[in-house]
Formats: sequence, structure tokens, C-alpha cells
Amino acid sequence: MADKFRLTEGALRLIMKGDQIEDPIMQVLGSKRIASTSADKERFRLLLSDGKYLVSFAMLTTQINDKIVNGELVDNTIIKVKRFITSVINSGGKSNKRVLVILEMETLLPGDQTEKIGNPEHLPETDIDTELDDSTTSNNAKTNGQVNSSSKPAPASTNRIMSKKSANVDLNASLQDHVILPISSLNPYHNTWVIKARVSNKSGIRKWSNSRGEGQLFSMDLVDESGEIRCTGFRDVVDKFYDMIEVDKVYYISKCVIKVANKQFNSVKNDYEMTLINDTIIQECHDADIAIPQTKYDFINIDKIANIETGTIVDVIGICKSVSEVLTFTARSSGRELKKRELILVDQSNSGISATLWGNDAEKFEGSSQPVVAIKGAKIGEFGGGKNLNILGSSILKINPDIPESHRLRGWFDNGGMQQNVTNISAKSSGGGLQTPWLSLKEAQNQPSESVEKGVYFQTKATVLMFRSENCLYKACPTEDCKKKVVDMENGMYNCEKCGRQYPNFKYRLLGSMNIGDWSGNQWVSMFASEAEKVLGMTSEQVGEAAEANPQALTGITDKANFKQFILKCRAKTDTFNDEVRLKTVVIKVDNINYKEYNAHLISRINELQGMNN
DNA sequence: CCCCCCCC
Repeated sequence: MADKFRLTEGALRLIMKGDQIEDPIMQVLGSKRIASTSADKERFRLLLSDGKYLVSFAMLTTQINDKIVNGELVDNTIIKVKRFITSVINSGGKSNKRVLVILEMETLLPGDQTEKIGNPEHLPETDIDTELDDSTTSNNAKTNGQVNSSSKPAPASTNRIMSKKSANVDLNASLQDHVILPISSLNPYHNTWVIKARVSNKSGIRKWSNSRGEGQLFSMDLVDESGEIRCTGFRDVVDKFYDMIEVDKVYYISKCVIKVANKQFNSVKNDYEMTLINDTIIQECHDADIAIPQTKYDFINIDKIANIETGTIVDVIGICKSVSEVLTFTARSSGRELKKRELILVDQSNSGISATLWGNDAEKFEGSSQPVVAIKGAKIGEFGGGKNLNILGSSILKINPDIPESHRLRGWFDNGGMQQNVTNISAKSSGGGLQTPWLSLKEAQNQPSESVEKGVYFQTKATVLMFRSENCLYKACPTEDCKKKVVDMENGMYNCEKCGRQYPNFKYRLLGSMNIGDWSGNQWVSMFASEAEKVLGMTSEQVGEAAEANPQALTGITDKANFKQFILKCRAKTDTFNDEVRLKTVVIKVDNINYKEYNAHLISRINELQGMNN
């Protein structure tokens, strides 16, 4: 039986000299797992025989590890080696070794149907060419591809992406002929490696300026079958590599610096990250290799997000059930003009969440067809007790990706999911749409610090004890939605620093501050114009006009608010001012007391206190 | 060496 498959005697001697042999037939005489770092994907070493010689420095590329794992390569198995590379490695100052890596193979005869053929002996070391290749020199160069082209060396002249400044590297060098290491095996202690990775995401070029200097940077996410890694280039390296990198393309990459990733800022699943340097070599890989995966997701159902901490980075897939227009507004904190678009994503957990796209992402998005939206690396945010998602610059957003989860969702949505009532976990006030809880002022003041750091929402029936008249009115920018205080230029013009221009007019706006009391205590609270107007029973404009006519009138107006009672929806949040932490309470909504509702609440509380609710 | 991703 084994006669049918004559081993290619002597093949290993040629191979270990760096030659290529077409489809040599060999016998596996043993295999073992290579001890590796914890982060490493497992690798297997083979004892190979060509019938005459034995080589123990043979490995499988990790893509075909399953052949060992599933028992296909038991001892004595006869294989045809269809694609392989050899490479000289020098690890840790010891003598050089040439290793043989099998990239593609076919089992000709299972090991249990034959036995060891011949009496092979270890290939003498003198027969192994361990001359260190100059930098990245290809072993194929020695045979010029004539013996065999099965490893498909790219013509040296074409499609080469290489840093011009790395001219010291042999331009005939092709990284593809090197041992390709899995991304998961990269670590800071080993710097001679080549990876083959798909660029799954690429940032824009960002400039920074801080106390330590300024510069520019860009980053990209690299992924292979073993894992992923974030890769960043700084300053002039940006100019060198930025344009040549295209998302979704596969590259051979070598000579980067590997350092420990700062997990605080890097959600890519790798303990390390890499930095592009001047010596870095990047070469595009042209043979489409399906073993290099597309984006890796770790999807979480939308309903689960309700219970995940704000700030966490997650992967989410959902149907874009609805989408807002692009909204433009000015950030109160930074004064910057922002653009956003909000999507409602729903999934089979019958939950929905608001996902916000920013800037360019917001403008580009087209969601009218209710597509599947997959997001890798969205950041969980919180507003009014509900959770939402922010699509960051580092997030990967894909529309209708061709992945099973996407097809499953489509099927669900188009066959009934569309009509399902979903729980919107972005709804204001925590607990998924529950009404704002009733707390007394004293209870609100005694909330645990971790709660008030995030903000506690509550409502209470309170009496206005004193509405402050000082500074309750200001002259605001007349532009719609810009509420910034303007500076009177004393020449009939009013300057808005936020809008950066002057206007001949302004708008009066109220800014309410009052002391309120309920049965438990009292509290200073502030509120914006819309709510202050409800308390005073006048519009900002009316108050402004009255004060302009007679400044003395202002105290009369604010005094009228005293002893009025309202249902106040508030947010209590800690605020640090001059190193002092204090509780800041903002009235979000002022409502007149609906006695029917309020009495129902009181009755419910009484029943609760009497233990009659259950 | 960045590390911002914003708003109600």
C-alpha cells in the first residue's frame, strides 16, 4: 500500500539548503506541541522523514493546526507537502537554525494504514544552510523559482510597498517567504518577526499638542487568524505609511516596536500594541487569503447593555430601526460645534438602544433601508439613566455585513421582529422606562457617592422658599440654540464669544436659582430658562422687559414665586469646585402638582409603609 | 510620543 506513495528521498537535504522542491512526499514520524507563551496560539512541531533523512525542525503553519488536533497527522502518516517555506532563525544568541514550515499539505495515507518507511537518519548539520539571510532575503531567491513555484513568490518588481528610507533592505526581499508569526505570539522580547495581517480599521491623521510637545499620529487595527493588535505611527512615520495602508487589505509587516498596551485607551484584544518606526517594512499581500479573517466581533445582545458599566467598549449588531437627521449643536463644555446622528438599533433580545454617530460618520450614514449595522468597539454612554452607544473614531461600523449574525437578524426583523415592541434601554430614568423615583431632598442628599457621581434622578413635591433675584437674568446670544451670554460692546453691538461674532441685538434669558423645601429639608437648586419661566409664570422676555423698565421690579417678580409648590424632577450630581466636592442639584422639569396623581402616589406610599402592597 | 470622541 505504501508503495503507491514513494517518499521523495533526499528532499529534506535540498529543502534545508534553502531549495524548493515540488510536492515532496514525506512521512510524519512524530508531532508535539511547542511550548509557547501564554498568549500564543498553539503551534506544532513535526518529525518529518523523506525516507532517507529526518528533520525535527518542521512546523505547521497555525492555519492548519486542526490537522494535528483532529488526529489526521498521527505518526506514520504519509503527506504531500504542497506549499512550504524555510527560514533561518536566530533565537537568543544560540546557533542559527533553519526551520521548515508547512503551509499547505495533503494526507495521502493515514498513519494507521502503514508503518515507518526506510531507516531515515537525522540530516547532518553540515547539510543545513544556516547562513542568516540578509535581513529578509527570500530563500526562493536561490532557486529563482525555477525548481518550483508553489510558494508563489511575487515578482520582485511589482506591487511592492516598502519604505523608501529602508533602502538598506534588499529590495528583492519579500516578507511573504518568511516564517509568518501569528499576531497573538508577538511580544516585546522578540523583535525578528513577520506577520501577515488584514487592516480592519484605520484612523484619520490626528494632530496633538500638549505639554510634552506636539505631533501627529494615526493608528490601524491589524487582524490575523490568531488575534488582533493595534498599530500606531507617529510624526514623520505617518507621512511615510499613511497613504499606502488601505482598510481590508492584507499586508506583511515586520520591524515594529512592540510595547505593552494601555488597556485604558485600547480596546483591541491584545496585551500589546505596536508602533511603526522608520525601519518598519510593510508589503501588500496580493494572494487573497481567506485564512486571514475579516473583522472579529464579540457581539453582545442589546438587553445586556443595560447592566454594563458606562464607558465599557462593546461590539453590537442590530437593525437600524430608525435614524435621526444630522443635528448640529455647540458643546457647552468645549464650545466646539458638533454634528451627530442618532440611530435606534434593535435586536432579537427585543431591546433597542440609541447609537450616536459623530461628525463625518454622522453625515455619511444612510439608514433609510433599515440595514443591519454591526459596530465593533462602541462605547457605552449614559443619559438620564438610560444607556446609549457612541461610535468612536476607533469603532468599526459595517452596514449589512456578510456574516451569520447579520443574516439571522435580517430574517428575524423581516419576519415579525419589525412589529415587536422593543424595550428602549436608552429611555430616560433608569430601569428601562420606569418613572422617576420619588426621593425626599434629604434622601437625595444621602445617596451613596458612587451614585451621585453618575447623577441621581428623582422627583419630589417641594415649596419654593426663596427664588434668588440676583443674576437671574442675562443677555444671551440671539442665535437660535446658542444660549451664551453676550458681552455688551457699549456701542450698540453685543459680542458672542461662542459664535465668534457681534450682533445688534440679544435675547433675555432666565437662569434660575432657588432654595426649595420639602418635608425632609431644603436644598439650593438651579434650572435653565424654560423651567425658571414656569416657576415665575413669565417668559424670559417678559421678565427682561419688566426689569429694563424698572430694575426694582425684579425682586417683586421673584418674590411672587416664593411659597409656590411644584413637582420637581431633579438630578443630583457631585461637582468639584475649587477642590471641594459638593452636591449640585439641577431641576430638569418643573410641573404643576397634579393632585390626582400625587395623591395616588401618597396612597401607594402609605400602603407600602403599612405593608399592604404585597 | 496619543488616549479626544463631545449634546441634551
